[in-house]
Amino acid sequence: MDSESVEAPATGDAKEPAWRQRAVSRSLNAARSRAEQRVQRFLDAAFELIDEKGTTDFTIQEVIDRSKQSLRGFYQYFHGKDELLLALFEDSMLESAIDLREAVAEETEPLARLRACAIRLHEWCEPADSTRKRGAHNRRPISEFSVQLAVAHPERVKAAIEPVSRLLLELVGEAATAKTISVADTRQAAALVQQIVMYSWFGNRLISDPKMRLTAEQTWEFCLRGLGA
Amino acid sequence: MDSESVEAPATGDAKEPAWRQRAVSRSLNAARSRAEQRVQRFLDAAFELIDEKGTTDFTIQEVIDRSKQSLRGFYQYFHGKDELLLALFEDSMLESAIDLREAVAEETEPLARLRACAIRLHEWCEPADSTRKRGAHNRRPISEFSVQLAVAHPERVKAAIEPVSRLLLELVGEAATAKTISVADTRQAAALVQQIVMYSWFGNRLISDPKMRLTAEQTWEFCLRGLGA
DNA sequence: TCGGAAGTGAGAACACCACTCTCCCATTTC
DNA sequence: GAAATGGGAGAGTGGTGTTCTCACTTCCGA
Repeated sequence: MDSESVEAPATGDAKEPAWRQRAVSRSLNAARSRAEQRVQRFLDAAFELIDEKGTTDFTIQEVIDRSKQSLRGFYQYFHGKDELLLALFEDSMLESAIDLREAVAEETEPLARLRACAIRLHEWCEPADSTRKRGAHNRRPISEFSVQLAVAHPERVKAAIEPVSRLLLELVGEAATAKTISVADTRQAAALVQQIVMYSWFGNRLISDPKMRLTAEQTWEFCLRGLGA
Repeated sequence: MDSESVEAPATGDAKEPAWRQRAVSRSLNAARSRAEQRVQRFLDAAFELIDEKGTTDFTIQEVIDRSKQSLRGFYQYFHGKDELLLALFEDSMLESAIDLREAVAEETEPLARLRACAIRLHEWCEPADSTRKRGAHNRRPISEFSVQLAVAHPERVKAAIEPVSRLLLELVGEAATAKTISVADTRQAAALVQQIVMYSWFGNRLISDPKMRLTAEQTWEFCLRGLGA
Protein backbone atom coordinates (compact mmCIF):
# COMPACT_ATOMS: atom_id res chain seq x y z
CA MET A 1 0.00 0.00 0.00
CA ASP A 2 2.99 2.31 -0.40
CA SER A 3 3.68 4.35 -3.51
CA GLU A 4 1.79 2.27 -5.97
CA SER A 5 2.08 4.38 -9.05
CA VAL A 6 -0.19 3.30 -11.84
CA GLU A 7 1.82 1.66 -14.53
CA ALA A 8 1.44 3.28 -17.90
CA PRO A 9 -0.44 0.96 -20.23
CA ALA A 10 1.84 1.63 -23.16
CA THR A 11 0.57 -1.07 -25.46
CA GLY A 12 -3.08 -1.19 -24.41
CA ASP A 13 -5.97 -0.67 -26.75
CA ALA A 14 -8.23 1.96 -25.27
CA LYS A 15 -11.31 -0.26 -25.04
CA GLU A 16 -9.63 -2.59 -22.53
CA PRO A 17 -10.72 -2.11 -18.91
CA ALA A 18 -8.08 -0.37 -16.87
CA TRP A 19 -7.72 -2.96 -14.16
CA ARG A 20 -7.31 -5.71 -16.70
CA GLN A 21 -4.43 -3.88 -18.27
CA ARG A 22 -2.89 -3.36 -14.88
CA ALA A 23 -3.23 -6.96 -13.80
CA VAL A 24 -2.04 -8.36 -17.07
CA SER A 25 0.83 -5.97 -17.63
CA ARG A 26 2.82 -7.71 -14.93
CA SER A 27 3.38 -10.68 -17.16
CA LEU A 28 3.37 -8.96 -20.49
CA ASN A 29 6.32 -10.96 -21.71
CA ALA A 30 4.32 -14.17 -21.46
CA ALA A 31 1.30 -14.99 -23.53
CA ARG A 32 -1.20 -12.25 -22.90
CA SER A 33 -4.30 -14.24 -23.68
CA ARG A 34 -3.37 -16.99 -21.26
CA ALA A 35 -2.91 -14.49 -18.49
CA GLU A 36 -6.29 -12.97 -19.23
CA GLN A 37 -7.89 -16.36 -19.11
CA ARG A 38 -6.40 -16.97 -15.69
CA VAL A 39 -7.57 -13.63 -14.43
CA GLN A 40 -11.01 -14.37 -15.75
CA ARG A 41 -11.11 -17.66 -13.90
CA PHE A 42 -10.46 -15.85 -10.65
CA LEU A 43 -13.23 -13.41 -11.43
CA ASP A 44 -15.68 -16.14 -12.38
CA ALA A 45 -14.95 -18.04 -9.20
CA ALA A 46 -15.43 -14.94 -7.10
CA PHE A 47 -18.72 -14.13 -8.83
CA GLU A 48 -19.95 -17.65 -8.17
CA LEU A 49 -19.06 -17.44 -4.51
CA ILE A 50 -20.78 -14.09 -4.20
CA ASP A 51 -23.90 -15.46 -5.83
CA GLU A 52 -23.95 -18.46 -3.54
CA LYS A 53 -23.20 -16.69 -0.29
CA GLY A 54 -24.95 -13.43 -1.03
CA THR A 55 -22.02 -11.55 0.41
CA THR A 56 -18.44 -10.61 -0.38
CA ASP A 57 -17.25 -12.42 2.71
CA PHE A 58 -15.58 -15.21 0.82
CA THR A 59 -12.00 -16.14 1.58
CA ILE A 60 -9.13 -16.10 -0.86
CA GLN A 61 -8.75 -19.79 -0.23
CA GLU A 62 -12.25 -20.40 -1.49
CA VAL A 63 -11.50 -18.48 -4.65
CA ILE A 64 -8.36 -20.55 -5.12
CA ASP A 65 -10.18 -23.83 -4.64
CA ARG A 66 -13.05 -22.83 -6.86
CA SER A 67 -10.87 -21.56 -9.66
CA LYS A 68 -8.55 -24.54 -9.41
CA GLN A 69 -5.57 -22.26 -9.24
CA SER A 70 -2.88 -21.48 -6.74
CA LEU A 71 -2.60 -18.90 -4.02
CA ARG A 72 0.60 -17.78 -5.55
CA GLY A 73 -1.08 -17.27 -8.87
CA PHE A 74 -3.72 -15.15 -7.23
CA TYR A 75 -1.23 -12.72 -5.75
CA GLN A 76 0.58 -12.66 -9.04
CA TYR A 77 -2.44 -11.04 -10.66
CA PHE A 78 -4.04 -9.20 -7.76
CA HIS A 79 -2.28 -7.21 -5.08
CA GLY A 80 -4.88 -8.29 -2.57
CA LYS A 81 -8.48 -9.05 -1.95
CA ASP A 82 -9.48 -5.43 -2.39
CA GLU A 83 -8.07 -5.39 -5.86
CA LEU A 84 -10.14 -8.43 -6.75
CA LEU A 85 -13.30 -6.78 -5.46
CA LEU A 86 -12.38 -3.62 -7.29
CA ALA A 87 -12.02 -5.64 -10.48
CA LEU A 88 -15.44 -7.20 -9.96
CA PHE A 89 -16.92 -3.79 -9.32
CA GLU A 90 -15.29 -2.34 -12.39
CA ASP A 91 -16.56 -5.25 -14.44
CA SER A 92 -20.06 -4.68 -13.12
CA MET A 93 -20.00 -0.99 -13.90
CA LEU A 94 -18.75 -1.64 -17.41
CA GLU A 95 -21.53 -4.10 -18.03
CA SER A 96 -24.04 -1.68 -16.54
CA ALA A 97 -22.87 1.14 -18.74
CA ILE A 98 -23.37 -0.96 -21.85
CA ASP A 99 -26.85 -1.97 -20.74
CA LEU A 100 -27.72 1.59 -19.82
CA ARG A 101 -26.71 2.86 -23.22
CA GLU A 102 -29.01 0.31 -24.78
CA ALA A 103 -31.87 1.48 -22.61
CA VAL A 104 -31.11 5.10 -23.43
CA ALA A 105 -30.97 4.41 -27.15
CA GLU A 106 -34.64 3.44 -27.12
CA GLU A 107 -35.65 7.00 -26.30
CA THR A 108 -35.23 10.18 -28.28
CA GLU A 109 -36.41 12.98 -26.01
CA PRO A 110 -33.55 14.18 -23.76
CA LEU A 111 -35.60 13.94 -20.61
CA ALA A 112 -36.94 10.52 -21.49
CA ARG A 113 -33.40 9.37 -22.14
CA LEU A 114 -32.25 10.63 -18.80
CA ARG A 115 -35.21 9.03 -17.13
CA ALA A 116 -34.57 5.69 -18.79
CA CYS A 117 -30.99 5.83 -17.60
CA ALA A 118 -31.95 6.67 -14.04
CA ILE A 119 -34.58 3.97 -13.77
CA ARG A 120 -32.38 1.31 -15.25
CA LEU A 121 -29.44 2.35 -13.13
CA HIS A 122 -31.60 2.07 -10.05
CA GLU A 123 -32.50 -1.46 -11.01
CA TRP A 124 -28.85 -2.30 -11.45
CA CYS A 125 -27.84 -0.99 -8.08
CA GLU A 126 -30.76 -2.37 -6.12
CA PRO A 127 -31.40 -5.61 -7.90
CA ALA A 128 -34.68 -7.13 -6.85
CA ASP A 129 -34.69 -10.82 -7.66
CA SER A 130 -37.67 -10.27 -9.92
CA THR A 131 -35.92 -7.78 -12.15
CA ARG A 132 -32.63 -9.60 -12.21
CA LYS A 133 -32.08 -11.40 -15.45
CA ARG A 134 -31.67 -15.13 -15.26
CA GLY A 135 -28.04 -16.16 -15.25
CA ALA A 136 -26.89 -12.68 -14.38
CA HIS A 137 -24.81 -12.24 -11.28
CA ASN A 138 -26.09 -10.86 -8.03
CA ARG A 139 -24.75 -7.32 -7.92
CA ARG A 140 -26.04 -6.34 -4.53
CA PRO A 141 -23.11 -7.65 -2.48
CA ILE A 142 -20.74 -5.80 -4.76
CA SER A 143 -22.83 -2.67 -4.48
CA GLU A 144 -22.71 -2.95 -0.74
CA PHE A 145 -19.01 -3.48 -0.64
CA SER A 146 -18.38 -0.62 -3.02
CA VAL A 147 -19.05 1.87 -0.25
CA GLN A 148 -16.17 0.41 1.72
CA LEU A 149 -14.01 0.52 -1.36
CA ALA A 150 -15.01 4.13 -1.90
CA VAL A 151 -13.72 4.99 1.55
CA ALA A 152 -10.47 3.09 1.14
CA HIS A 153 -9.75 3.69 -2.53
CA PRO A 154 -11.85 6.60 -3.76
CA GLU A 155 -9.81 7.15 -6.89
CA ARG A 156 -10.17 3.58 -7.99
CA VAL A 157 -13.89 3.56 -7.40
CA LYS A 158 -14.26 6.83 -9.21
CA ALA A 159 -12.42 5.38 -12.18
CA ALA A 160 -14.59 2.28 -12.09
CA ILE A 161 -17.82 4.26 -12.07
CA GLU A 162 -16.57 6.57 -14.78
CA PRO A 163 -18.43 4.89 -17.68
CA VAL A 164 -21.71 5.42 -15.86
CA SER A 165 -20.75 8.92 -14.73
CA ARG A 166 -19.91 9.90 -18.27
CA LEU A 167 -23.23 8.65 -19.59
CA LEU A 168 -25.14 10.54 -16.92
CA LEU A 169 -23.16 13.67 -17.61
CA GLU A 170 -23.94 13.39 -21.32
CA LEU A 171 -27.64 12.96 -20.67
CA VAL A 172 -27.85 15.78 -18.16
CA GLY A 173 -25.97 17.91 -20.65
CA GLU A 174 -28.39 17.02 -23.42
CA ALA A 175 -31.38 17.83 -21.27
CA ALA A 176 -29.81 21.07 -20.12
CA THR A 177 -29.07 22.32 -23.64
CA ALA A 178 -32.58 21.30 -24.66
CA LYS A 179 -33.82 23.52 -21.83
CA THR A 180 -35.99 20.72 -20.46
CA ILE A 181 -34.16 21.03 -17.15
CA SER A 182 -32.48 24.03 -15.63
CA VAL A 183 -29.37 23.47 -13.60
CA ALA A 184 -26.51 25.76 -12.72
CA ASP A 185 -23.79 23.19 -13.17
CA THR A 186 -24.31 20.02 -15.19
CA ARG A 187 -21.43 18.23 -13.49
CA GLN A 188 -22.80 18.73 -10.04
CA ALA A 189 -26.31 17.90 -11.12
CA ALA A 190 -25.10 14.70 -12.70
CA ALA A 191 -23.12 13.83 -9.59
CA LEU A 192 -26.18 14.34 -7.42
CA VAL A 193 -28.39 12.23 -9.62
CA GLN A 194 -25.78 9.52 -9.72
CA GLN A 195 -25.45 9.40 -6.00
CA ILE A 196 -29.15 9.49 -5.27
CA VAL A 197 -30.01 6.82 -7.78
CA MET A 198 -27.07 4.52 -7.19
CA TYR A 199 -27.25 4.61 -3.43
CA SER A 200 -30.93 4.83 -2.69
CA TRP A 201 -30.67 1.18 -1.73
CA PHE A 202 -28.67 2.36 1.19
CA GLY A 203 -31.43 4.56 2.52
CA ASN A 204 -33.92 1.80 1.87
CA ARG A 205 -31.91 -0.45 4.12
CA LEU A 206 -32.93 1.79 6.99
CA ILE A 207 -36.64 1.44 6.29
CA SER A 208 -38.19 -1.63 7.86
CA ASP A 209 -41.52 -1.65 6.11
CA PRO A 210 -41.03 -2.84 2.51
CA LYS A 211 -44.10 -0.86 1.47
CA MET A 212 -42.42 2.36 2.46
CA ARG A 213 -39.23 1.80 0.54
CA LEU A 214 -38.44 4.13 -2.31
CA THR A 215 -38.98 2.80 -5.79
CA ALA A 216 -37.02 3.72 -8.85
CA GLU A 217 -39.90 5.88 -10.00
CA GLN A 218 -40.15 7.79 -6.76
CA THR A 219 -36.44 8.37 -6.63
CA TRP A 220 -36.54 9.60 -10.19
CA GLU A 221 -39.46 11.93 -9.47
CA PHE A 222 -37.43 13.54 -6.74
CA CYS A 223 -34.40 13.94 -8.98
CA LEU A 224 -36.56 15.31 -11.77
CA ARG A 225 -37.83 18.12 -9.62
CA GLY A 226 -34.38 18.64 -8.16
CA LEU A 227 -33.15 19.21 -11.68
CA GLY A 228 -35.69 21.95 -12.14
CA ALA A 229 -37.70 20.28 -14.87
CA MET B 1 -24.61 -13.57 16.44
CA ASP B 2 -27.28 -16.19 17.04
CA SER B 3 -30.75 -15.31 18.31
CA GLU B 4 -29.91 -12.10 20.07
CA SER B 5 -33.33 -10.96 21.11
CA VAL B 6 -33.37 -7.43 22.42
CA GLU B 7 -33.85 -7.48 26.14
CA ALA B 8 -36.85 -5.50 27.23
CA PRO B 9 -35.69 -2.48 29.23
CA ALA B 10 -38.40 -2.84 31.81
CA THR B 11 -37.08 -0.32 34.29
CA GLY B 12 -35.50 2.20 31.92
CA ASP B 13 -36.41 5.85 31.85
CA ALA B 14 -37.30 6.78 28.32
CA LYS B 15 -34.60 9.44 27.92
CA GLU B 16 -31.82 6.86 28.28
CA PRO B 17 -30.18 5.78 24.99
CA ALA B 18 -31.20 2.29 24.02
CA TRP B 19 -27.75 0.79 23.78
CA ARG B 20 -26.81 2.10 27.19
CA GLN B 21 -29.76 0.39 28.72
CA ARG B 22 -28.85 -2.77 26.95
CA ALA B 23 -25.22 -2.71 27.99
CA VAL B 24 -25.98 -1.78 31.54
CA SER B 25 -28.87 -4.13 32.06
CA ARG B 26 -26.51 -7.04 32.20
CA SER B 27 -25.32 -5.99 35.61
CA LEU B 28 -28.40 -4.28 36.84
CA ASN B 29 -28.16 -5.89 40.23
CA ALA B 30 -24.85 -4.17 40.87
CA ALA B 31 -24.35 -0.46 41.17
CA ARG B 32 -25.74 1.07 38.01
CA SER B 33 -23.73 4.23 38.09
CA ARG B 34 -20.44 2.41 38.34
CA ALA B 35 -21.28 0.31 35.33
CA GLU B 36 -22.17 3.41 33.36
CA GLN B 37 -18.91 5.00 34.31
CA ARG B 38 -17.03 1.99 33.03
CA VAL B 39 -18.96 1.98 29.78
CA GLN B 40 -18.24 5.67 29.40
CA ARG B 41 -14.53 5.09 29.86
CA PHE B 42 -14.56 2.65 26.98
CA LEU B 43 -16.39 5.16 24.85
CA ASP B 44 -14.02 7.99 25.76
CA ALA B 45 -11.00 5.87 25.00
CA ALA B 46 -12.44 4.87 21.64
CA PHE B 47 -13.24 8.49 20.77
CA GLU B 48 -9.70 9.51 21.63
CA LEU B 49 -8.24 6.80 19.45
CA ILE B 50 -10.50 7.78 16.58
CA ASP B 51 -9.49 11.41 16.91
CA GLU B 52 -5.81 10.54 16.95
CA LYS B 53 -5.82 8.03 14.14
CA GLY B 54 -8.53 9.57 12.02
CA THR B 55 -10.01 6.16 11.45
CA THR B 56 -11.99 3.47 13.23
CA ASP B 57 -9.17 1.00 12.68
CA PHE B 58 -8.18 0.86 16.31
CA THR B 59 -7.82 -2.49 18.02
CA ILE B 60 -9.71 -3.65 21.06
CA GLN B 61 -6.38 -3.94 22.82
CA GLU B 62 -5.74 -0.25 22.29
CA VAL B 63 -9.10 0.58 23.80
CA ILE B 64 -8.28 -1.62 26.77
CA ASP B 65 -4.90 -0.04 27.33
CA ARG B 66 -6.23 3.48 26.91
CA SER B 67 -9.18 3.00 29.20
CA LYS B 68 -7.07 1.17 31.78
CA GLN B 69 -9.57 -1.64 31.88
CA SER B 70 -9.57 -5.30 31.06
CA LEU B 71 -10.43 -7.22 27.95
CA ARG B 72 -12.85 -9.23 29.94
CA GLY B 73 -14.56 -6.10 31.12
CA PHE B 74 -14.90 -4.94 27.56
CA TYR B 75 -16.73 -8.05 26.45
CA GLN B 76 -18.84 -7.85 29.54
CA TYR B 77 -20.34 -4.59 28.34
CA PHE B 78 -20.09 -4.93 24.58
CA HIS B 79 -20.80 -8.02 22.55
CA GLY B 80 -18.06 -7.07 20.16
CA LYS B 81 -16.32 -4.29 18.38
CA ASP B 82 -19.33 -3.56 16.21
CA GLU B 83 -21.42 -2.88 19.27
CA LEU B 84 -18.86 -0.39 20.49
CA LEU B 85 -18.89 1.42 17.16
CA LEU B 86 -22.66 1.31 17.17
CA ALA B 87 -22.66 2.90 20.59
CA LEU B 88 -20.33 5.65 19.39
CA PHE B 89 -22.53 6.22 16.38
CA GLU B 90 -25.65 6.35 18.50
CA ASP B 91 -23.96 8.80 20.83
CA SER B 92 -23.00 10.98 17.89
CA MET B 93 -26.49 10.98 16.46
CA LEU B 94 -27.99 11.86 19.82
CA GLU B 95 -25.63 14.78 20.19
CA SER B 96 -26.35 15.86 16.62
CA ALA B 97 -30.07 15.78 17.18
CA ILE B 98 -29.76 18.07 20.18
CA ASP B 99 -27.60 20.48 18.24
CA LEU B 100 -29.92 20.37 15.25
CA ARG B 101 -32.90 21.22 17.39
CA GLU B 102 -31.06 24.24 18.67
CA ALA B 103 -30.32 25.37 15.15
CA VAL B 104 -33.92 24.80 14.13
CA ALA B 105 -35.24 26.75 17.10
CA GLU B 106 -33.62 29.90 15.77
CA GLU B 107 -35.98 29.95 12.80
CA THR B 108 -39.71 30.34 12.64
CA GLU B 109 -40.66 29.85 9.00
CA PRO B 110 -41.19 26.13 8.28
CA LEU B 111 -38.96 26.17 5.24
CA ALA B 112 -36.24 28.13 7.02
CA ARG B 113 -36.36 25.62 9.84
CA LEU B 114 -36.01 22.72 7.46
CA ARG B 115 -33.18 24.49 5.71
CA ALA B 116 -31.35 25.17 8.95
CA CYS B 117 -31.65 21.53 9.85
CA ALA B 118 -30.37 20.32 6.49
CA ILE B 119 -27.40 22.67 6.45
CA ARG B 120 -26.38 21.87 9.99
CA LEU B 121 -26.83 18.16 9.43
CA HIS B 122 -24.61 18.36 6.40
CA GLU B 123 -21.92 20.00 8.53
CA TRP B 124 -22.23 17.24 11.08
CA CYS B 125 -21.86 14.47 8.57
CA GLU B 126 -19.08 16.02 6.54
CA PRO B 127 -17.13 17.85 9.19
CA ALA B 128 -14.60 20.20 7.69
CA ASP B 129 -11.92 21.02 10.24
CA SER B 130 -12.87 24.67 9.98
CA THR B 131 -16.48 24.11 11.03
CA ARG B 132 -15.69 21.56 13.70
CA LYS B 133 -15.92 23.00 17.14
CA ARG B 134 -12.79 22.96 19.27
CA GLY B 135 -12.72 20.00 21.58
CA ALA B 136 -15.45 18.20 19.70
CA HIS B 137 -14.72 14.75 18.38
CA ASN B 138 -13.97 13.95 14.80
CA ARG B 139 -17.15 12.44 13.46
CA ARG B 140 -15.97 11.61 9.99
CA PRO B 141 -14.50 8.19 10.75
CA ILE B 142 -17.71 7.21 12.46
CA SER B 143 -19.73 8.54 9.57
CA GLU B 144 -17.64 6.47 7.22
CA PHE B 145 -17.95 3.35 9.28
CA SER B 146 -21.68 3.81 9.67
CA VAL B 147 -22.23 2.65 6.11
CA GLN B 148 -20.67 -0.68 6.98
CA LEU B 149 -22.78 -0.87 10.09
CA ALA B 150 -25.85 -0.09 8.02
CA VAL B 151 -25.13 -3.09 5.83
CA ALA B 152 -24.44 -5.42 8.74
CA HIS B 153 -26.97 -4.14 11.30
CA PRO B 154 -29.55 -2.01 9.52
CA GLU B 155 -32.04 -2.12 12.37
CA ARG B 156 -29.52 -0.87 14.87
CA VAL B 157 -28.39 1.94 12.63
CA LYS B 158 -31.95 2.88 11.91
CA ALA B 159 -32.63 3.08 15.63
CA ALA B 160 -29.50 5.16 16.16
CA ILE B 161 -30.45 7.66 13.48
CA GLU B 162 -34.01 7.83 14.69
CA PRO B 163 -33.63 11.10 16.65
CA VAL B 164 -32.46 12.82 13.49
CA SER B 165 -35.04 11.07 11.33
CA ARG B 166 -37.81 12.16 13.63
CA LEU B 167 -36.71 15.77 13.54
CA LEU B 168 -36.53 15.77 9.77
CA LEU B 169 -39.93 14.17 9.54
CA GLU B 170 -41.40 16.82 11.81
CA LEU B 171 -39.89 19.63 9.78
CA VAL B 172 -40.94 18.18 6.44
CA GLY B 173 -44.39 17.72 7.92
CA GLU B 174 -44.51 21.33 9.09
CA ALA B 175 -43.45 22.61 5.70
CA ALA B 176 -45.94 20.36 3.96
CA THR B 177 -48.91 21.49 6.04
CA ALA B 178 -47.80 25.09 5.54
CA LYS B 179 -47.94 24.40 1.81
CA THR B 180 -44.46 25.77 1.31
CA ILE B 181 -43.47 22.45 -0.20
CA SER B 182 -45.58 19.89 -2.01
CA VAL B 183 -44.77 16.26 -1.53
CA ALA B 184 -46.88 13.16 -1.94
CA ASP B 185 -45.54 11.37 1.11
CA THR B 186 -43.79 13.19 3.93
CA ARG B 187 -42.07 10.05 5.16
CA GLN B 188 -40.47 9.31 1.86
CA ALA B 189 -39.55 12.92 1.28
CA ALA B 190 -37.90 13.07 4.69
CA ALA B 191 -36.06 9.83 4.02
CA LEU B 192 -34.74 11.19 0.74
CA VAL B 193 -33.59 14.43 2.28
CA GLN B 194 -31.95 12.56 5.09
CA GLN B 195 -30.03 10.30 2.81
CA ILE B 196 -28.95 13.01 0.39
CA VAL B 197 -27.79 15.35 3.11
CA MET B 198 -26.18 12.80 5.41
CA TYR B 199 -24.33 10.93 2.71
CA SER B 200 -23.36 13.60 0.25
CA TRP B 201 -19.88 13.26 1.67
CA PHE B 202 -19.84 9.89 0.07
CA GLY B 203 -20.42 11.27 -3.41
CA ASN B 204 -17.87 13.99 -2.74
CA ARG B 205 -15.31 11.31 -2.07
CA LEU B 206 -15.54 10.43 -5.73
CA ILE B 207 -14.79 13.94 -6.91
CA SER B 208 -11.09 14.71 -7.11
CA ASP B 209 -11.23 18.45 -7.58
CA PRO B 210 -12.14 20.10 -4.24
CA LYS B 211 -13.65 23.02 -6.13
CA MET B 212 -16.22 20.73 -7.69
CA ARG B 213 -17.41 19.15 -4.46
CA LEU B 214 -20.95 19.78 -3.40
CA THR B 215 -21.44 22.24 -0.58
CA ALA B 216 -24.18 22.12 2.01
CA GLU B 217 -25.95 24.94 0.19
CA GLN B 218 -25.89 23.23 -3.17
CA THR B 219 -27.12 19.99 -1.73
CA TRP B 220 -29.90 21.86 0.00
CA GLU B 221 -30.86 23.67 -3.20
CA PHE B 222 -31.30 20.36 -4.91
CA CYS B 223 -33.41 18.98 -2.10
CA LEU B 224 -35.47 22.13 -2.00
CA ARG B 225 -36.49 21.76 -5.61
CA GLY B 226 -36.93 18.05 -5.17
CA LEU B 227 -39.44 18.85 -2.46
CA GLY B 228 -41.41 20.97 -4.88
CA ALA B 229 -40.92 24.27 -3.09
C1' DT C 1 -15.56 -11.53 61.95
C1' DC C 2 -16.09 -15.10 58.63
C1' DG C 3 -17.16 -17.17 54.19
C1' DG C 4 -19.01 -17.50 49.92
C1' DA C 5 -20.62 -15.30 45.75
C1' DA C 6 -20.04 -12.08 42.42
C1' DG C 7 -16.92 -8.87 40.13
C1' DT C 8 -12.53 -7.81 38.11
C1' DG C 9 -7.80 -7.85 36.13
C1' DA C 10 -4.08 -9.94 33.52
C1' DG C 11 -3.09 -12.36 29.85
C1' DA C 12 -2.78 -16.91 27.67
C1' DA C 13 -5.08 -19.28 24.14
C1' DC C 14 -7.94 -19.87 20.08
C1' DA C 15 -9.87 -18.99 15.44
C1' DC C 16 -9.76 -16.90 11.35
C1' DC C 17 -7.87 -14.93 7.39
C1' DA C 18 -5.02 -12.14 4.38
C1' DC C 19 -0.66 -12.52 2.82
C1' DT C 20 4.37 -14.42 2.19
C1' DC C 21 7.70 -17.76 1.39
C1' DT C 22 9.81 -22.03 0.08
C1' DC C 23 10.03 -26.18 -2.38
C1' DC C 24 9.48 -28.69 -6.37
C1' DC C 25 7.90 -30.06 -10.85
C1' DA C 26 6.71 -29.08 -15.71
C1' DT C 27 7.40 -26.69 -19.82
C1' DT C 28 9.95 -23.94 -22.64
C1' DT C 29 14.26 -22.22 -24.61
C1' DC C 30 18.88 -22.13 -26.19
C1' DG D 1 20.48 -31.92 -22.61
C1' DA D 2 20.98 -28.01 -19.35
C1' DA D 3 19.19 -23.85 -17.75
C1' DA D 4 15.57 -20.71 -16.95
C1' DT D 5 11.03 -19.45 -16.44
C1' DG D 6 6.34 -20.30 -14.80
C1' DG D 7 3.27 -22.18 -11.88
C1' DG D 8 1.12 -25.52 -8.29
C1' DA D 9 0.92 -27.04 -3.42
C1' DG D 10 0.96 -25.84 0.99
C1' DA D 11 3.41 -24.61 5.24
C1' DG D 12 4.27 -20.50 7.74
C1' DT D 13 3.60 -15.57 9.53
C1' DG D 14 1.22 -11.74 11.53
C1' DG D 15 -2.50 -9.31 13.12
C1' DT D 16 -6.89 -9.09 15.30
C1' DG D 17 -11.33 -10.21 17.30
C1' DT D 18 -13.01 -13.32 20.74
C1' DT D 19 -13.04 -16.77 24.47
C1' DC D 20 -11.19 -18.95 28.47
C1' DT D 21 -8.64 -19.68 32.77
C1' DC D 22 -7.17 -18.39 37.08
C1' DA D 23 -6.07 -15.62 40.80
C1' DC D 24 -7.30 -11.55 43.40
C1' DT D 25 -10.71 -8.11 45.33
C1' DT D 26 -14.98 -6.45 46.96
C1' DC D 27 -19.26 -6.85 48.87
C1' DC D 28 -22.87 -8.66 51.78
C1' DG D 29 -25.35 -11.49 54.83
C1' DA D 30 -24.89 -14.69 58.87
